[in-house]
Amino acid sequence: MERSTRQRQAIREVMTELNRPLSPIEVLEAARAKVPGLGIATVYRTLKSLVEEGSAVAVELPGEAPRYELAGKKHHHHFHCTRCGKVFELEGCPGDFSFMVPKGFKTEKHEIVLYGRCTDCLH
Amino acid sequence: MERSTRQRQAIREVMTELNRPLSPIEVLEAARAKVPGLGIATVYRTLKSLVEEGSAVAVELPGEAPRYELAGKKHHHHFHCTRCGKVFELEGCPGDFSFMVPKGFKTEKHEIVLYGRCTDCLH
DNA sequence: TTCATAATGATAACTCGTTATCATATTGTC
DNA sequence: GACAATATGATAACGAGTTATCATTATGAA
Repeated sequence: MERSTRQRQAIREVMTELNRPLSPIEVLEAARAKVPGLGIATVYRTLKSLVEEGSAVAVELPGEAPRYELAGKKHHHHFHCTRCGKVFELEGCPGDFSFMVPKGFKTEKHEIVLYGRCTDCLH
Repeated sequence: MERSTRQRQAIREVMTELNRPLSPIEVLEAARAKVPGLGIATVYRTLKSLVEEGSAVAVELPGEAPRYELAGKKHHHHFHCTRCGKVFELEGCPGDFSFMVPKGFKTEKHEIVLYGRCTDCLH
């Protein structure tokens, strides 16, 4: 049976509070403020079980290792800051891409990634 | 000075003929039809020099190792077949995503990836 | 409080894609 | 054709990210 530990609590809190897709390293650094000494293995283990139990999902961006965000959000896309590297959630979606698809192809889903500067990185 | 070899010729031909982003392994397999015995190291070396000389570009898709396509095409996006794994080029682009971006963020570029079945994979 | 057992942290080991190494083959200039 | 230099192919080595191992610690049911 799964036990409730300070480490897992801290990791869940961090994901809720920061509310953006986090890399395992970002999770580690943020959660160490709550649980000094937290190890990277525990972060990987916890993220894995959060995904398995359905309360987190992996966010894959081109050329990047997976980040993780809490599950259950409505359809959305992401913004990747080219300066600080943080990834943010976006609202809204153009919705229809069928005009881009050749005849005979069937689209099932789509991903959009915007790149640029976040507020903190415009100087 | 760079020499012209059967291997490099075959790799360039394959990229021109298939006209879609190819993984190093796809390049290897297709080019071996022209040059039996072609080695994977030569494929990596050639792709690297094609990118360095500006005649090819890397195409990064979420959670995937880089593929390569010939350079010089106009702005476009990609379709990733969820069955055969091939990536195809698409025409057209919604263009404006500024409505998705929070105040204070500045968008510099974007990527769109569509997922689904290509013609050959609809059964 | 006790105690069985799950969780942790340090780190070794692993995976996958890519690059380096090096003996051999090929190119192209003379 | 000869020869210097570049390219090739096999494969070892590498790097980043992730998982496995294992001795130790913490949890929670009784």
